[in-house]
Amino acid sequence: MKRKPSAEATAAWIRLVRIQSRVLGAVEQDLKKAGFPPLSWYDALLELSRAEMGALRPVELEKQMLLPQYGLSRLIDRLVANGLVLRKVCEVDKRGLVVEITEKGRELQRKMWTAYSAAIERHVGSKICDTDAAKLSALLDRLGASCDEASSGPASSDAASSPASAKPA
Amino acid sequence: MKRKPSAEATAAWIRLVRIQSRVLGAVEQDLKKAGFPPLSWYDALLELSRAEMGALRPVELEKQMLLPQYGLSRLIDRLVANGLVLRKVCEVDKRGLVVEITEKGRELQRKMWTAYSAAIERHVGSKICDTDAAKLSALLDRLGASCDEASSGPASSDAASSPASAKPA
DNA sequence: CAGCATTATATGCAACTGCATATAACTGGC
DNA sequence: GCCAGTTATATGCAGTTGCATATAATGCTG
Repeated sequence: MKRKPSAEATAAWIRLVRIQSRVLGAVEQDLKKAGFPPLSWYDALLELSRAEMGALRPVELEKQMLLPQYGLSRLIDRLVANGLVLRKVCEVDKRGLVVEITEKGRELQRKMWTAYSAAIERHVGSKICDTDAAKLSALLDRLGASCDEASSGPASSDAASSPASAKPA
Repeated sequence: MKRKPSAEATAAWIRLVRIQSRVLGAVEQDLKKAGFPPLSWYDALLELSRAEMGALRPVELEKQMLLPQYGLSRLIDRLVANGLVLRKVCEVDKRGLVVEITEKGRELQRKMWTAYSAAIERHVGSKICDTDAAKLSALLDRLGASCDEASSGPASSDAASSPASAKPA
């Protein structure tokens, strides 16, 4: 049950890791140079801004993000500290809470999208035509299917739904 | 000069980030569960084991890896602490040094490859046929070309050479 | 409705990261 | 040969992560 991967699979794996690292690094750099916080902040703010009432339980939010539970907990700490979201008590489940985006949070999300979308265009859009981008997406999605054993990690087993990040207001 | 990315480019970007995160997480988990250190250790050991005399200057090694300079410096600390490599003085350039892999280091690299290759097969190979894997590689390589401005990041501007990680002894 | 497993969230601690900067050696110009 | 600038490597510090575990409320189950 431990067969070796083909040369093609191995090559694809290497590209996946290296190219993603390079492109993600470049995009994050662009964001930072423009004076913005990391992408994870954007992701959280975007999900919240799209949610009904601009509020979500951390549990819900976690499903959309690629952070582990404790990572999200601390991300929320920082967002709260910056006045971007509010921690409110959850009436229906007293052990939980509700995170609500503030107007300031919505503003930051919008402003970040300007820089973020430009970075995506610069580091992805400009390098590949739409047809190929679509092919790339399809191929990547193939790798998303969960495999036999329960091999977890930050984001583990969930249906291939929800686009999660990107896309403006 | 700040055009918005197409829906296709954006979708590809999202997949790239999310799928890579998931697959990389899964592979690292497999390695860890098997009692092995992180992939960066493997990468360094592999490069060294392939190098002439099993030794490289950190500067050379850095080019093959996706760590920044100080990251590599500290990775070497850990490898040394575990007896996997040796720091030797560099005769030809006294400010530098030469990192040499030990027999123990070579052994670990070989053992890790067993688990690593199995993980690649499990999380990549088994999900996609060789033809598609090759297509995926080609599409990803497209994104590797450097763009106009000097937007750095861990690994920035170098030709699309050297496979870097993976592949056994 | 008591007890026990489960879910939601937070946190102490050690390891790791990024950033800026230190140290030291090399290189070229004059 | 000396100074200015560059290259190679290391490191102090603050911020972030992962891991394990804490706290607390829920939900079964009998």
